[in-house]
Amino acid sequence: MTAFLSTFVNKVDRKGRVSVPAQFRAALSDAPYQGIIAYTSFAEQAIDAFGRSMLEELNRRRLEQTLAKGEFEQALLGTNNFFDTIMGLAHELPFDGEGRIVLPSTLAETAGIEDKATFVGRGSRFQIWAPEIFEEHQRKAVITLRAKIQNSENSS
Amino acid sequence: MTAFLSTFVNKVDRKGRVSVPAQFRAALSDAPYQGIIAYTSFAEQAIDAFGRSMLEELNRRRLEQTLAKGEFEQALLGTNNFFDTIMGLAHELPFDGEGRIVLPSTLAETAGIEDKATFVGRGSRFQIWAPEIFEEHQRKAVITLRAKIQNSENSS
DNA sequence: TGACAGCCCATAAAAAACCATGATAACCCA
DNA sequence: TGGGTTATCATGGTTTTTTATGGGCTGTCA
Repeated sequence: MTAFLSTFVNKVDRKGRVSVPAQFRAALSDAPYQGIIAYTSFAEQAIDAFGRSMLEELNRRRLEQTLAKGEFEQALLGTNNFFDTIMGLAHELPFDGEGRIVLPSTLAETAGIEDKATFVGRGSRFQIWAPEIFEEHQRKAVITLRAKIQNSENSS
Repeated sequence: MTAFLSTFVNKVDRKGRVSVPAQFRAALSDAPYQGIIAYTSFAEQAIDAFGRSMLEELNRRRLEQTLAKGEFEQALLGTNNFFDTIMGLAHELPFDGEGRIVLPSTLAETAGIEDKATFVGRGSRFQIWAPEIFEEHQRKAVITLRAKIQNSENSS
């Protein structure tokens, strides 16, 4: 399996540890580094995450691009862009022997996560939510979708 | 390539020493030289830094580019450009036995660093900031990015 | 001689590795 | 197909290791 699918709710223990769903771990198993990259989502009250291979690919492409263009100044200067900002915000979260990660308190707090966390597959990446917030978000998303479908049916 | 990511705040002791975060040291561990290259950022009130391998890579590419253009004289003589200026300003900062560096006072002063320093991963390089200045910068960067994402969502 | 860089050692706190267990899901064989 | 067995998983706690941080000691070079 290469994609992250489905939704899982896991417990966060006293030390801030959570098991990453086995299915998600399986999707990452080909990478040499066993763990994930995570940062606070810009769009939602949640944590965005993906495998390290994804990160390295981004990083490599970005560097290649800047250097190829001869934009040395870019490679050495400004940080006011998407990529650099995410790099500063991202956390590297390795698995322990049991496939758990430790949720950094800053990430957990901004996402509103306390004793439980919902893992949501989003294809090439996934998200971690506070269960109540996710359910509410999901509920609204369904309503919105339904409305859109209604509209397109009426207009056609 | 291993990337620098995330943010760490470390203490600067009386002798001007700071621990380089273990994760950053790990990202540099393959290089024979144990230490970093650092210089005052031109774009921000911070210190820019990276490993020696990165420096050599930049140098190599830059030379290639200059030669490709046929600017041989530039390759040997020119010092009046951005890149050469940085090379002149850069400091080589070796690790001590515990993975610390000594911040040169000129760098620390221009960055406004006193008793604490914030290490910020930027992918292929990293920065060192005064904590208060960084937080303000980060706050603004996040707001800008969030606005950009909102816009792109609305327009789609 | 006196500031300073390079070492070495010590320590508290945080992180990583390790081991144990109940529950569930997959499997196997009659 | 059903019942028992095994493997996997999520979860909890304990022990060991790593880190960040502080201080001291020695040589060196101006």
